[in-house]
Amino acid sequence: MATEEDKPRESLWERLERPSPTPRQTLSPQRIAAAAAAVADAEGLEAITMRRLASELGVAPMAPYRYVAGKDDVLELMVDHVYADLRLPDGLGWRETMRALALGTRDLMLRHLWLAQLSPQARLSLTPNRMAVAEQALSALDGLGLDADAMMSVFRAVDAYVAGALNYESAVLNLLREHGWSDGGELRSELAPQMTWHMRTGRYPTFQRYLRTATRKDDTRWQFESGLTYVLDGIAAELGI
Amino acid sequence: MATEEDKPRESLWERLERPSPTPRQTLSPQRIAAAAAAVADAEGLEAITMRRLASELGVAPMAPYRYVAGKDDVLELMVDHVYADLRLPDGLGWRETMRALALGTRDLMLRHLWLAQLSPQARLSLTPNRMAVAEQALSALDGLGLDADAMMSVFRAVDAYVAGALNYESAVLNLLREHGWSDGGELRSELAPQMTWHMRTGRYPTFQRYLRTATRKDDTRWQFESGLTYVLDGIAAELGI
DNA sequence: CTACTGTTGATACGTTGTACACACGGCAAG
DNA sequence: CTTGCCGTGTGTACAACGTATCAACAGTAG
Repeated sequence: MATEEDKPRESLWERLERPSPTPRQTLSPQRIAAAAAAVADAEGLEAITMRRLASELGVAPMAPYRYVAGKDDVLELMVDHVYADLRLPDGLGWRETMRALALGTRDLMLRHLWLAQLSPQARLSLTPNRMAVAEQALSALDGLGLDADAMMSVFRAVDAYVAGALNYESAVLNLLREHGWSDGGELRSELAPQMTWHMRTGRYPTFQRYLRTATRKDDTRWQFESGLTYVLDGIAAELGI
Repeated sequence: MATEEDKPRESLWERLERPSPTPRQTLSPQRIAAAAAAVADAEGLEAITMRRLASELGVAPMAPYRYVAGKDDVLELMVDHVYADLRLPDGLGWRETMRALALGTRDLMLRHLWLAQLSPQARLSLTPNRMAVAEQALSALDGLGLDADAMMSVFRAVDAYVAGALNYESAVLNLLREHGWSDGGELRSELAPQMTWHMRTGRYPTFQRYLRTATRKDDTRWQFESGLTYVLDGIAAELGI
């Protein structure tokens, strides 16, 4: 009698690919993902509620539950949905491919700022489109004489740097968006009182000097690229590739 | 009449440092932070609710609101609280200091897995103890002939790599904890059906080869260090320091 | 003792995720 | 054509959450 009680329920991705037996339906995982991503793009992740999503799709609040096990599934679907736009060019060398991975991921996250607001478990879930990107990246590292562990360490190092850098960059942009500010200058002037208080404690002289003398505080693209250069240079140096 | 309406309310950190006028109180930001961090350490971030926190402190649900503006403030206090444990040794060279920053941050995040579950805006908030770490790291980069932008780019590159790598590592550990699994082997055996399905599609040959031939899949410390070496090598090479 | 000010308690409201039972509608078997 | 079934969407409901509001209290100054 207990033969089916812990059947782990068909995987989300398995269901995603099999066309539904009766093609005559208003809802589908794809439609749910697209609607959710559109709402999050326009209004941020906090606008994603199951009720809002349902109303966006023109159905009752509980209707999407026929296709997802819960809100977490919706978030995974959203991640997979937008990662469909990220494809790496073939035939490039490892360094160009890693660079394309980094810049492509940055583009993606800047287009969908809510990606950075997701819990790491949602963002890092192994969705088909994310797997495809990983496969492309790994295959560009193939044939260089690296063993499997070294190949993965290269991919992971680049991916970790990108994720961390964009975590920061997106957090700043989300802060701007939530307060309706327009750019880094406005951010700093709004945060000036707090910052001034911090600085007046006199505990952060080096940091203060940075604030006074730096000239590329708002050049986020340069910041991203310079860090990326460090990572790629280090890989080349360490592995001799 | 409107002279006070948008006074931005004394900063959280300003209040934190001034001892309360009447020292005779059961609550304080410090006590709130400590209690919240203890709960999150033991039961994960999802156990942190304002009601739970209040009951932990032996007060009514709304009592903590005298000291924090809302739950977000609690999360910031928690971050600052645990970062008090992270201090970098003085007098080391830039590379040793950056290494200490990376390994110290890793220790901290592995001791407090909930740090990785926070929204980036809470985790990256400029709390006093985080500022102190940044100041120490930047001052170790001083006097090497780098301009302010280059110094910050080094700090940020290391910090971004660390954040990204630990995002991943913590996500895995949180997954283990939530399901009561014990190690990477159990993780893989539990996820085997999904993974097998992915692999059976035949779309990920390189990834599959990694799974078959890699020998350090569970050596997370080695993975972290090898990526860190790339970053530090790249910095040394690019900036000639 | 009294009045005041800053701290804690009690109650309540709106929103969220989601469990559960029902209603509909197209297709297969008769 | 009728009948039964199963996959799909609906309606209602509940517990938990963050937090607004105001009443009750205590400790100090006068």
